Amino acid sequence: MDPHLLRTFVAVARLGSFSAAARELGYTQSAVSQHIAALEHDLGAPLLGRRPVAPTPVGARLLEHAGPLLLRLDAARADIARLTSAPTDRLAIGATPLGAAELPGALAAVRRAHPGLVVTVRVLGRESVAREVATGALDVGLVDGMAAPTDPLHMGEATPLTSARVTEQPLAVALPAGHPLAGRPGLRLADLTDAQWIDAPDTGIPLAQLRRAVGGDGFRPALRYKGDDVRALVGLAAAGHGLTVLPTPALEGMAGVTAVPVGQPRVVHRTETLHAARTGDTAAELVAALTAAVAG
Amino acid sequence: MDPHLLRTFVAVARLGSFSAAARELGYTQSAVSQHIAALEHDLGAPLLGRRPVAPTPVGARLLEHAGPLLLRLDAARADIARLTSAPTDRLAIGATPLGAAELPGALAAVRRAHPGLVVTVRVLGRESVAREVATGALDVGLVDGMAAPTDPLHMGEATPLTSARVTEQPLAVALPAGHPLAGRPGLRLADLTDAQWIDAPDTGIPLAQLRRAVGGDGFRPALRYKGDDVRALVGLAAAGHGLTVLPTPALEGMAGVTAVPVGQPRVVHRTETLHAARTGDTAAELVAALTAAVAG
DNA sequence: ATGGTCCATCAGTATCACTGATGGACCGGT
DNA sequence: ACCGGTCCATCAGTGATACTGATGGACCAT
Repeated sequence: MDPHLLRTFVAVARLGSFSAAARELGYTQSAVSQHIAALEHDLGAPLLGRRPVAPTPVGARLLEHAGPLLLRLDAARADIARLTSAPTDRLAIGATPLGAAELPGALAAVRRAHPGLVVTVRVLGRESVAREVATGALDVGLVDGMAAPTDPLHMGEATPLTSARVTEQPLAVALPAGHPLAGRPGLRLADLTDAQWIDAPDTGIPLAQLRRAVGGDGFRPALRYKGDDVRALVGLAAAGHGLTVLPTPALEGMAGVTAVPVGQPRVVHRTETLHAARTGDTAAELVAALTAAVAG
Repeated sequence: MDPHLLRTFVAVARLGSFSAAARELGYTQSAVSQHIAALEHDLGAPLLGRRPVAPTPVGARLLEHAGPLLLRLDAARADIARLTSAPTDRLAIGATPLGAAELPGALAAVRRAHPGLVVTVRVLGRESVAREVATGALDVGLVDGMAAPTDPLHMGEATPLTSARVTEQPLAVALPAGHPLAGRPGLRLADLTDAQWIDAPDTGIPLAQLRRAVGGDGFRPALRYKGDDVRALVGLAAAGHGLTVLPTPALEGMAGVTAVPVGQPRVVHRTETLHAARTGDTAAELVAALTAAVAG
């Protein structure tokens, strides 16, 4: 179970092709074939069906382990690298679309204090932010999600990252103007499990989180939105393509939708910073600015 | 950062000696020296001071990563092995000293249903139980600890194990008979931070857990008890060597001590099962018996 | 001084991890 | 049915590597 072999394995499984994985990893196809053969011999079971190339049950199980494992390995590398290399005048920030809303103010303060600082901001999905922060590609992450009041967001837990609360805001369901429920003072999520939903896993609240909060099945997506623009998502909701849950402030002033607060369960929209246990000065300042501005 | 090299590194750090690590790992001393040199070259920083052999700051950081990493790797191996190998008529159980109290009843039911079953029971510390269950050396673990009512025990989290509640019992401080506080109806832990404590990390509640629950420093150990016999620990408390916190039922009928309930903070003694996500039949039955008997 | 222990280094070798070439299986087009 | 194209498996060859065993320098206790 050499990490190299695991890496090729996940690449092959993801791409569904030995040759493509070889191209991506800079090996020959022959080498990839031998990697998989070595892994299968080592574990004593076939991991991939060939033609088409798809994981066997054992392979699927190995994939579940391999992801977190390789992530931890990269995270360890990155952590040590941070510890040994000199601090830079570079600050890479990653944020989910809704999390990014909190950034401008705090970032201004940091840039004022460090005029030469080269700042990069990227907008990504939750898991991507966590992964990139863990591997050191990002210095600070801003992620958002749904949680019980004062509870931390429940991230992947596969890597040891420090997190701190930035904001907690009420949640609302975005209903098309004129929707029968639009007049209600509040809504119970449990009553909406069978409604038409938009799944926007990288923009708003993923339906999986609603499902977990309510504890049922349901929340079947009628439409899947893959972009990360909030306005476009609200536009879809306004046109009646389905419901979506967003923090109330993000829905203010949005045309065509009525925001009805989520009454039950008691949940809030929470934004958190994410950063490595040990981090650079400017990153620490940004986190302090982000958490202080609102928590104070 | 080859796992082999990491393994050698942790062995050298633990033993404080290249030669001893070589002996333990079945390498020559030369190989161990080369392993460490390779790691240090790879990470670009010295990891171990020589003479005496002790981790540098960077090495210490690497150690923090290496432990969980290797554990996860072993856990993955074990999980796949469980998946590919045939079920056996062998059941290995590990329990902390206080957790073991819950075992006999449930185990009897399982052995009655499976007459040929070869059962092994080992008593270990919390972390050891978790580690051995993760790596497949144990099928089922029974661990105990302190937690807020209905909250799960907060284990290492480095590995993905399933846990389920077995019991929750009130906690009491064991005071020597005739102690000034022995007449009290209840005690606040916060008032006892400066008392004389016995630290019995593998038997009762480790002082670190008290410290976390109360949120202060204090709870300095006056005596450290390394055994795993509860009666001996209570004997020490009775003789006035220090205080210790134990579940009330474990203190019933113990001579020489008075059990005074812990009033604040609101915590309970909790026992949980620990097992791999996917496990054998007999292990699943034992867990069911353990959790059903009391939770029902 | 001296013998003992410890770690670093070096040369030598057996193994291993790649590449590049080849072959068989399948697939779609004509 | 044939044929070019793609895909994965296999094999021989080779350059790298991961060990061992021997040696040497540093330190320590006697």
